[in-house]
Amino acid sequence: MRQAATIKDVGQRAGCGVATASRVLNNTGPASAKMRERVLAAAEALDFQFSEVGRSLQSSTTRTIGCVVPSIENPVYADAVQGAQAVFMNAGYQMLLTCTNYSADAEIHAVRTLIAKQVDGMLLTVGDAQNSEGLNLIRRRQLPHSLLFNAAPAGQTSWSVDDHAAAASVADAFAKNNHVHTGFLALNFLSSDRARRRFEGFAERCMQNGMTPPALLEVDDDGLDLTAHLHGFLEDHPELTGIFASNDFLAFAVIRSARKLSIDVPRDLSIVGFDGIKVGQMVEPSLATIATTPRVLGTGAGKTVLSMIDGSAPPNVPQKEQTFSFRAGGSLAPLTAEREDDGKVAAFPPSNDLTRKTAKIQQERPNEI
Amino acid sequence: MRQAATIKDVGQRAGCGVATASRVLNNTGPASAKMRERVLAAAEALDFQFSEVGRSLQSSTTRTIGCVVPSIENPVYADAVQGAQAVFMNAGYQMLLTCTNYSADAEIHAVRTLIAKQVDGMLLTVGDAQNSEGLNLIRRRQLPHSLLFNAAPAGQTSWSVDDHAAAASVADAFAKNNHVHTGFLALNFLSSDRARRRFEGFAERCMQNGMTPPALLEVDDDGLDLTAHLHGFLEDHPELTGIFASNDFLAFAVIRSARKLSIDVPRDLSIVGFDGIKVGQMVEPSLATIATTPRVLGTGAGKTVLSMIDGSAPPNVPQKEQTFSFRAGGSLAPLTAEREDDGKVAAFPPSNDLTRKTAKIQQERPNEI
DNA sequence: GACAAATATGGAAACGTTTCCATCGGGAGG
DNA sequence: CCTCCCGATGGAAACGTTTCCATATTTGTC
Repeated sequence: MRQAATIKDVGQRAGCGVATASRVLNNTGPASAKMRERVLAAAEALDFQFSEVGRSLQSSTTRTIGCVVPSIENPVYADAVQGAQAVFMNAGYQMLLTCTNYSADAEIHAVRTLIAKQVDGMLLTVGDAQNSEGLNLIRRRQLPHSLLFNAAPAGQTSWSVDDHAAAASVADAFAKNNHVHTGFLALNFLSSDRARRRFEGFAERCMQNGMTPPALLEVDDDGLDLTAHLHGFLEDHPELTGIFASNDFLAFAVIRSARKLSIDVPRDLSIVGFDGIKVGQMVEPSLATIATTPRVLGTGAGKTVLSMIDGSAPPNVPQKEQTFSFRAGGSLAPLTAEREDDGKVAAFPPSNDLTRKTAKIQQERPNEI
Repeated sequence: MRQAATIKDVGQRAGCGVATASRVLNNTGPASAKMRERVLAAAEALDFQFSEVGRSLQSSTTRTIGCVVPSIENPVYADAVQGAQAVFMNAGYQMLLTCTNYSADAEIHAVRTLIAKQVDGMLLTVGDAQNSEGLNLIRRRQLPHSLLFNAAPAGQTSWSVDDHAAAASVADAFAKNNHVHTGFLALNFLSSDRARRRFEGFAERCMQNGMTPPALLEVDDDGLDLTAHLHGFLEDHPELTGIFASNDFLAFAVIRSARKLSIDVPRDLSIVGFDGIKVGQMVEPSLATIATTPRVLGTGAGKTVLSMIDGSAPPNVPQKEQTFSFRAGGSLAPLTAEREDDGKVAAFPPSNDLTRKTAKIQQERPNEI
C-alpha cells in the first residue's frame, strides 16, 4: 500500500503548521479564509484521509465496539448483529465481529483481543453468563457492555428472550392440544445457557400441567445422522407424541428425519421450534414455534452500549413477556383420541427399514466444491 | 472505564525502563532472569494489556481487515463472512464488519471509514463491481483486497459463483423438463450485479434451448404483497409454467404466494431457487436450486487478502464451473402433455378471490414487540 | 588481574493526531 | 500615537508502543 499522506504533509504543502491544518480540516478553531482554502486544496491534492490510529491514540477512544457471538450462521444472531451494527454505524462507530463457534476458549480469547484493541464497548452473547471468564475481564475493566440473548446475571441487564417463560408457553401449547408425553431436542446443550433454560422452563411447566417430564435428546449437530438418533429416541420412548426442538433449524431437521422414518408430522408427531425464523411460515406444514425479534434485541443492546459510553439514558429493556410470542403452525396438531390409541404403532417402521433410509441419505449429500 | 496501565507503569513498578519492559513482555531481545521476573510480576499486578493502538501507530499495521457486504440476514453472506472471519482470526487478524443494505451510499461511506481506520486489507461485495466508487478508492490506495460474490472486473480475481453459467444451468433444467415459457423473479435487481448476471445467463440459455425469452418480475421486498405481484404477473403471462427466483428465500416466498393463490407447486408451476440454503432440502417439496458453497468462497477470499498482505502465494480461485451445481428438488417437475393443454386454466382462481386472500394475509403478520 | 567480548539496560526518536500555549499582527478605542 | 484585545498561526507536548543506539555491567580468556 502506497504511503498515505499525513497531516504534516498537508501542512507542508499548504505552507502552514500542522496545528492550522488540523483546525481547518476539523472545522475547529479559527483560520483565515485564504489559509482555509490552501489547506483544503492541499488535502484534496494529496488525497488526504485522517488516520484514526493517530486520533485514537490522542483521544484514547477508538469509536469501535466489539461484538462476540457464537455464530452468525444462525439467523437469530445474524439479525441481531446486523441490527446492532446499523445502530453503531449511525452513531459513527464501527463493529469488530468475532464468532466463537460456541467455544469458551475462543470466547475468552476474543474478549482479550478486543480489549487490547481498545474497543470503547462490547456486545456479547457468552456461553454461560453466570460463569464467563471473558465477562469477568470486562467487568474488572469496567468496560461499557451489554449482554445479548443471555439470561441476565444479578444486577445486570441483558437483551434477551425470556427463554424460561417462552419454553413454558410451549408446554402450554402442547397441553392445550392434549399432548402428555413430550421430548426436548437440544443442540449445544452443554455450551449454551439458552438451551438449558429452555429445557428447565419446558420441564417445569410440563409438570405443572400434569404432563410427564420431557425426555431429553441431545445431539451434536443437526446433520444427517439425526435420523438415526431420532429413531433410537422414539424406540426408547414410544409414548412420545410431541417434540420441542431448541431451535427452528433443528425442528426442520427433525421433521425431515421423521419423514424419512415414515412418521407423519403432525399426525403421528407434533413438532414445535424456537426462534421464529422467516421460512418457518413459508413452508407446509408451517412451523409452530416461539416467535422472537432478534433485530429488536440487537438494536436495543447496541443502543444500551452506546448510552453507557456517552452517559445518556439507556433504552428500557422490553418486559420479559414481550420478548416472545407463541406462533401456532401446522406442525403442532391436537392429539385425537384415535391417535392416542393406535397411532403410535404405525409411526414406527421396522428397524431394518432404517438401514435402507440411511443408504438413501448418503446419496443426498450435496456436492462440495 | 478505569485508566488502564501502560508499559510505562509496568517499567516503573518493575524499576526499569520502558525498553526493557517491552523486550521482556514481547520476548524480544535480552533480559536478565531477575529483571524478567520483576517485569512479569509488575505486568501481572497491574493487569497490564498492550494497547494495540500504540502498537499500530508505531508499526503502521493494525492487524484488522475490513469487510463490507450487503446484508448478513442473507445466509449466503453470513456464511461467507463467518468463514472469512475464522480465517482472519487464525492469522491473528480482527474483522471490522459493515452491512450496506444494498445502498451505494452506505458502501462508499463504509469504505472511506475503513480506510481511515487503517485496515490492512479489505474484503467486499459491492453493488456493481464495474462501477464502484469505493472499489476505485481502494485501488487508488493500493490496499490489499478481494472481491466476494461479484463478477471479477478485468484483471482482478473475485471469489464468486459463476452466476451466468449457473443461471444457464437452470435454463437447461427447465428445458430438460419440457418447460418452454418461464419467468425470472428478481429482488434488488437494480442494485445488484449478481441478479442481473443471473437474468442474462438465464435468458441467453433459454433462447439457445429454443424456449421463449423469460418474463421478468422485479419486486422490492419478499414480503407479503408478493402474492398480489405474482397474481398480476401470471395474469399478464398466462403461458408461464416455471419461475426462476433469484434466491432461495424468494423461491420460498413465491411458493407460499402460489399456495395462497391455489396454484400447486410443482403441478401447476415449477419453481427453482438460487443459493442452496440448508432448509431447502428439509422441506416438502424440496427446493430445486443452484447449490453454492458460500463458506468456501468466504474462506478463500479471506486467504487471498491475507496472502496479498504477507506477500505469499494466493490460493487458487475455483474453476468457474466448480462454483455451483444444480440441485434437483421437488419444486421442479416435468411438464406433462396434459398440463400443457389444460393445467393453466385451473391455475388461476377468479380475481375476486385475491381480495379475500389479501385480507387473510394481513392477519398473519407476526407480532412485533 | 586486565582487557575484550558479550550481555543487559535505558534514553530518545518515531509513528499521526489534537490541543495547550505563546507569539504575532492588525484594528479599534482612547 | 499608544494600548488593548482579538483573531490567526505555529511550536511542542502528549497519547503508548517499538527499536536504534549508547552506555553500563557481566562474563570469559589469556
